[in-house]
Amino acid sequence: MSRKLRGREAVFIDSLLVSQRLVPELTEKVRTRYRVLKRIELHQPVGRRTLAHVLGVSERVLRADVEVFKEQGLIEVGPLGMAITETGVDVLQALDPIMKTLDGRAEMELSLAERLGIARVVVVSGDSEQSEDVTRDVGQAAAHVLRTFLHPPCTVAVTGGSSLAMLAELMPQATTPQDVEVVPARGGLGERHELLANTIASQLAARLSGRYRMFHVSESLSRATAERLAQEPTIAEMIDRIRSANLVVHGIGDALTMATRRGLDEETVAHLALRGAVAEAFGYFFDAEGHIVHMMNTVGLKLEDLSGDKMVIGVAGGRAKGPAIEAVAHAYRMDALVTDEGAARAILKKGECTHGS
Amino acid sequence: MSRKLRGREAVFIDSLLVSQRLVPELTEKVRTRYRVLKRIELHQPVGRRTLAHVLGVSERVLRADVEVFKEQGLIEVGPLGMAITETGVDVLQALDPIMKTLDGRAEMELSLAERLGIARVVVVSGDSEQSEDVTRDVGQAAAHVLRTFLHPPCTVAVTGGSSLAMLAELMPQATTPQDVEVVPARGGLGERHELLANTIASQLAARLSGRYRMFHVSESLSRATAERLAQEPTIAEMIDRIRSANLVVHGIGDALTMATRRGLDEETVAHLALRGAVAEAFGYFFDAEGHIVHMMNTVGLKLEDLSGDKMVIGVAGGRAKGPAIEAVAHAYRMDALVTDEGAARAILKKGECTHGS
DNA sequence: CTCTGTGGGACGTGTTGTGTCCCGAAAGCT
DNA sequence: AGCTTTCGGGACACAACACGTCCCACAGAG
Repeated sequence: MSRKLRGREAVFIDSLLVSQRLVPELTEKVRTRYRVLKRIELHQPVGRRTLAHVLGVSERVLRADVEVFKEQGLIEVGPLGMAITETGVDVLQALDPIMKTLDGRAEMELSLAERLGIARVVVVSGDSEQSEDVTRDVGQAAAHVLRTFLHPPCTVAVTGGSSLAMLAELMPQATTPQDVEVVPARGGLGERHELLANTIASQLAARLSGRYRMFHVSESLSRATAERLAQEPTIAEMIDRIRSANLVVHGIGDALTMATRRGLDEETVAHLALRGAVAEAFGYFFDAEGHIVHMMNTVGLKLEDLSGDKMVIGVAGGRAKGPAIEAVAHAYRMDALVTDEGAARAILKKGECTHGS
Repeated sequence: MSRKLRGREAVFIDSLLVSQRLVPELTEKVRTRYRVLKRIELHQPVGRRTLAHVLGVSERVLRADVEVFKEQGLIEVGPLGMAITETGVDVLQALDPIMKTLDGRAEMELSLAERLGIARVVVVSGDSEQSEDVTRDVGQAAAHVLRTFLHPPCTVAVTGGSSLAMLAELMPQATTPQDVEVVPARGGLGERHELLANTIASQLAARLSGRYRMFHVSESLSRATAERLAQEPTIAEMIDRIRSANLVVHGIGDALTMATRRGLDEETVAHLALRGAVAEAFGYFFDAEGHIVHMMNTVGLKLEDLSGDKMVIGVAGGRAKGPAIEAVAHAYRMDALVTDEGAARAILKKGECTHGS
């Protein structure tokens, strides 16, 4: 926690950290401007007034910032609002690691990576519970991570959920067609339409200029019917495709929340509570140690498929998701985790006593 | 000259250059603050009023800056003025390369290094002709360069001149004794006392916690007398010591200026002018191509000694020194050159037509 | 068509920055 | 010792800038 000088090298690299000593009021200004520009990127095109309201600042002060951005060519203003330019995106990306260092998220990422045994951890600022925007931010960050892992030709399996929906929405539009196939990880996990895995798969495929495959299997089928359905050649091929996907991007949910959202009966919910379920991911329910407590009666990706050279990316934001994230981290190997400050703090705070370093 | 984006890497490193896009008004603030802190370092201990007058800013605005510095622990205030702290020095050093990049001096250093065939070129901000402070700055930079080349045990030969005087004055005080011997490069080149090589050698030796050797030989001796003097055992040993010095730090002078300062007779001055002398260094006069035009009748370091593994550092500031620097760069190999923006621009501007890159 | 969003302009107000004094104290000089 | 010169810090009035709050013309959406 101590912000000691970490040798000449580090100070040298982060000139902002040094200039912070010379012009302390600078840091805050950079941070607010960064926040504003980031919001413009996430909401573009967006008007000045709505943006001011969202950010909780006066319209006038935001205007001052916006005028600078316009002058610097970071945004473009049109009749339907402000939009970020390419150089604006560059600036934002270049400043990202610095902002992470400034508010200690870089440190949190390292701690989480070590604690959870995940190679790449991305922590975005804020708490998804506090603001809808943070969810967007998590989604965008996840989109960025996914892009770095994406090496066509390949198959991407995605689940549903708000985080994944944001991912698809904020994935930059690919200009050239790519040999990428997007599939839903599991069929028919009940959600609102825009949060369905199928919907997300189609939107993500469109953004990546790739193909997608629908997969309609209701979870209300009996086990026998489901098994017979799986024998069907087209279905079987689809399942095979899913299970051999190169990348898996999935949301992580709180057990109880997901149980009710999935419409589980009272008996099962009681069973979950009894066995201490805290997390849900692609139809599986886990307890705090990562043991399987229950699984949905659907076909598609199975837990044992998450091995070998498959890249697994977990996405979840919000303070309440902390325990769930920790649980699934015990259950199986993840290559990357994208989360937010709220969840990250929840995990790290809990482990403070046992992890005291 | 085009300030193109030099790939992601460079942008990433210099976060200040990126934040410049986000908060442009900030850059200037950083620059002024840097200037102020630098002046405090160079003049410490110094009062607020005198400093304000030197910097040409109002007393009140400087006070605002100073209060921030005090808060940040970059300076300490005492009854005799303000002094920079260790962290202040660190901040200044860390920011140095960034300031160089910001006002294009980094680029100038590279161009000069290539043009003059000198491995290490340091260009400080400003023009020694405009302000006495720049001379101090050049001296300090030279002191810094000298320290990086200094590997005891070794012998350092120094000349006279204002630049070298500043070097000695601004060399940080060594705490532990070092096995360093400082000697004057040549005996008896007429100057004011505080600019004499002997004086400088003694002060530099004190700063380095090393030894020094005086060397009194008037330049007004006849050649025969001088040669007989050189036979004297103690003198001979001294000369030998000088000629085998590991490091040579010397000023570079304008030929005419130095000719009059050294009190050459009119005949010789006319001779110099006729043969196109533009530069002087340790008693030698050179024309623009680096040919020897004249040499002072003194004993000590000879031009042919500047070879082998001897490290040669040239120091000169001021726009008028441009041609002189270029001339000596042709005359012999220098390992490092410390100069200022005025001289650097003079050299680069002259070479623009022939060097058009 | 209305209606709600957009950006841009205008203006009074309040806070902040700034120039200019003054004061007590401490170091250096005579 | 007494004097002078500098130091840092405090005070205050004035100006400048930033800010909150309106307004307007206009362009898509329903």
